Amino acid sequence: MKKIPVAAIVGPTASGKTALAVSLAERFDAEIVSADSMQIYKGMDIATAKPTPEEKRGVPHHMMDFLDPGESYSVADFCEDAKKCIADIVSRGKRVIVCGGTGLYVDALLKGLDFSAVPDDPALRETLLRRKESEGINALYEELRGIDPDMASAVDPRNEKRVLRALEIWYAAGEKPSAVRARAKDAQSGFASVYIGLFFRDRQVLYDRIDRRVDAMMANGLADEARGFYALPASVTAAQAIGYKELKPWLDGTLPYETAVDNLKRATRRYAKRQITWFGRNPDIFRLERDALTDAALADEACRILTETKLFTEDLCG
RNA sequence: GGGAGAGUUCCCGAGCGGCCAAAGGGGGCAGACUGUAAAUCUGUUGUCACUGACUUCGGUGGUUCGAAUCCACCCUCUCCCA
Repeated sequence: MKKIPVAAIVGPTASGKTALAVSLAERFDAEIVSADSMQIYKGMDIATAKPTPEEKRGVPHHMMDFLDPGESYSVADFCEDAKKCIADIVSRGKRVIVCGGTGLYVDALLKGLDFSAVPDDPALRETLLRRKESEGINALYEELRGIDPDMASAVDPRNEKRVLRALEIWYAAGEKPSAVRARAKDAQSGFASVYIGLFFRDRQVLYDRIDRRVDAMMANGLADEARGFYALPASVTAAQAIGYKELKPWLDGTLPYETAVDNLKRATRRYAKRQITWFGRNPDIFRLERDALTDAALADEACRILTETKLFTEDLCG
């Protein structure tokens, strides 16, 4: 089976992924598939820096703005939905550009990690959560070690989410989590991908961009969006979004405005750092130094990479 | 002018004679990551020739085998009485 060529634009938040992706989409007649765990939600526009119609410049964006914040979502859901989405784009004779900062989503989709084997089980998860409350996480970790020493050694005992998920796999699938994991890794990807990563020679440049973007978000009404967000029930997934929870103490009157905004900037910087770490360890990424290139030069470079790697054979550059 | 108290490593803050390069928290930096991932977790954070040495706890002297810890004076700050 022939693999579907997919270009991936990755990088930390506020690095300019969206603009580059749109520019490339125009040059290659492509459509964009977002790989962002928060932009999937409707109404969470300012906080997630969702592209405006002007920024999209008519290029179709998928996997964005389609889910109610009350709904939970996961990597597995994303892979399933994104695959269908890509198949549809390809069937219409268009190319595909995946663009997003959620590293796990991008890799799971393009590298073909298979999550289908063990679906999540809310009841089981609830049971494990209760056991954690009563028995303590250490007891559960010891149990995991008895069941699957390999998995236990790969999971930090203090990382409750991971310990719980490993046990969840065991009880749901009746198979060692380490085995499930190995199988998932071997799964074949149906995509031939080329990653282009946006990095910064000078970290401070990125941090300054983040500060400015947060200020702009506040000017554009992020506070109102946050009030609206808290007026309705939100899923655990949506509630994790950076932008609302940092502003909450100020909205509640327990923290000064300036402090809340500073906290928001800091949370965003830390998020960016985690993204840099994630993408930084991927040796297959073609790195572009965002702060050393103009927008036009950046697009040209990316275009060059996509044609030279023969991912997109038809040269539309220039 | 008189009285009480405080000055500690990037910040807050513990320490009150040796076990102190100095608890804890914050922040920074680095890392991990396979179904909540904008989440979760870890390590590190005086310098160096790093199982050792050196510099540091407002300043200068002093007491002591030994001081961030005790004494004297000085500087700065807070507070109370004038």
